[in-house]
Amino acid sequence: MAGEARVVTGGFHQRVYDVVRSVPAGSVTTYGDVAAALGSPRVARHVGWALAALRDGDVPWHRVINSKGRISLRGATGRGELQRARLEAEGVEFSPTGRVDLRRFRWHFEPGC
DNA sequence: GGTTTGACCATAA
DNA sequence: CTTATGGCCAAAC
Repeated sequence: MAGEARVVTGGFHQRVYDVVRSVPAGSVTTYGDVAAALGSPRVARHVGWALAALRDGDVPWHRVINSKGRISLRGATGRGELQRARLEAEGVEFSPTGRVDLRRFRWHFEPGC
């Protein structure tokens, strides 16, 4: 193959970053979606964990929220406010309850790419 | 190599 | 709306 085969076990986090990086500004996604994009919809917890290990980089972790369109961020509400500020700066609208309209801003990963 | 944990998800009350 | 519980699986200890 022409070097596109990335079946790397143990580099689970690395794949998470790659998927999140493919999310354009103005769109959001959920942990479950990212996990499903990786091939396992049950690893949603690890997606959050991978993002938790992030600090500063090219990974737009703020575009990843939970299924209810809400920001969870256990124990780190400070980043939650940062996340919302960044999303609003990118054009994502929040509901009066502080939730994002996933019906419009949810990003769809492209299959076979 | 077993135990603990965790930025989740779904369901129930 | 919130709180609690089970499940699921990889990384960290």
